Amino acid sequence: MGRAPCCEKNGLKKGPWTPEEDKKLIDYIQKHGHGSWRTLPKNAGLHRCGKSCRLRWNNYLRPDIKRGRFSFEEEETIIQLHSILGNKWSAIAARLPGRTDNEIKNYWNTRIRKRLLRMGIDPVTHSPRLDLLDLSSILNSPLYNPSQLDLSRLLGIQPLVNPELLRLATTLLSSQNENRPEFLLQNLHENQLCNPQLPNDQFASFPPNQLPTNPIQEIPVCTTSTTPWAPFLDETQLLQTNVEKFPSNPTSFSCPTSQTNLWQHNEMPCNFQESFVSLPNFSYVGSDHPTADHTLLNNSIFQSNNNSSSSSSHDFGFTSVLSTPSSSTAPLNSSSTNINSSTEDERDSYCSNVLKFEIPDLLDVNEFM
DNA sequence: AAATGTCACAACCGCCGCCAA
DNA sequence: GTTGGCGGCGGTTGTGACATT
Repeated sequence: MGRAPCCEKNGLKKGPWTPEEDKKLIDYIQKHGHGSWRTLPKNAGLHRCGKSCRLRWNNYLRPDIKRGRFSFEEEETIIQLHSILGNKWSAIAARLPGRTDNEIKNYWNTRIRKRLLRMGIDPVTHSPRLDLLDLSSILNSPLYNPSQLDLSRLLGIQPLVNPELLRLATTLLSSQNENRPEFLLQNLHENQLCNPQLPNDQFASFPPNQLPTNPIQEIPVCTTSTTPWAPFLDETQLLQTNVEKFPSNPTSFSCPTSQTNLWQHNEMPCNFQESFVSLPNFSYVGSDHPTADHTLLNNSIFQSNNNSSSSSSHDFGFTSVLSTPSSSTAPLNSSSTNINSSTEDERDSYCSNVLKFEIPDLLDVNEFM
């Protein structure tokens, strides 16, 4: 019990490393290798503990470390691996050549995690949670501007939302809105042909005078599930189909039989998912980004689809990810220059808008449950 | 221009598993 | 079987940079 500290505390420097210390460490390891971390500092003439040296080397000084922004591909890989592995940062880092566990951990905690929270997705379980949504974005949504109602967007996102919570949100909102069935039906007809293959044509169905003006509205949520949403005969049928696809039990997201998911697409046995802490088996991203690279969008992870476009050059399925050799010398973002040119705002916009939707109160969810 | 808030990142801390004595 | 050394991992913190008011 009570293990002794890994190093003497007295006389050992802490805090940021100086260039001189870095040089000593680099020179020593280049000449002798790191060997025993415990004895390294003494041999290298450093007044640091071995742990500190190892951390500095592994996280910063190692020559194969890739600095700079994470590419979209890297980000996608991180999210997907996290959904499989949880906070196993070292395991995730092993799949991202040049990235350290510390860097990935920081990136997750400072960016991805917050982004998922804004999307209403629990970053721990990767499950959608309406209570994590920024409700202000809903309350401030264009419900007050009925010309921007977009039923298909609402319906496309519905599989992400627990109907019980959706009902709550509907209740909250119902007292503040007027019924505008004419707009609903109009938009239903205008938007029912939401083709994920043609993100740049997403506004084709809008008459020129009805192009969305709110940036939030510029991102249609087009589900890519195996059951195409359109064309539907009528609104009721559309809603009914959607509700039937949604598990009534908020905790029953795992392995829905009615939904072909990424895992099934990769022929993973259903019970295989239970071997992991948390697993994605629903559609995270059902939309295409109007400004982002199409390749990214077609390969957005957690797409609950099995369409041909998702199995192209970037198959981030479970098997493909895990089969990536950890010693691979080909960085995942080796061709990501253009992708990296997208701004952080665009990434934020892309993610934060995914779950921004409107809930018109005439859509009484109770009727369909 | 200054104050305040937020973000990103490097580094530390403590725990855990492995292994040898 | 027990103990202690060691490396590794994940959570957390401190701080400088940047943004906003």
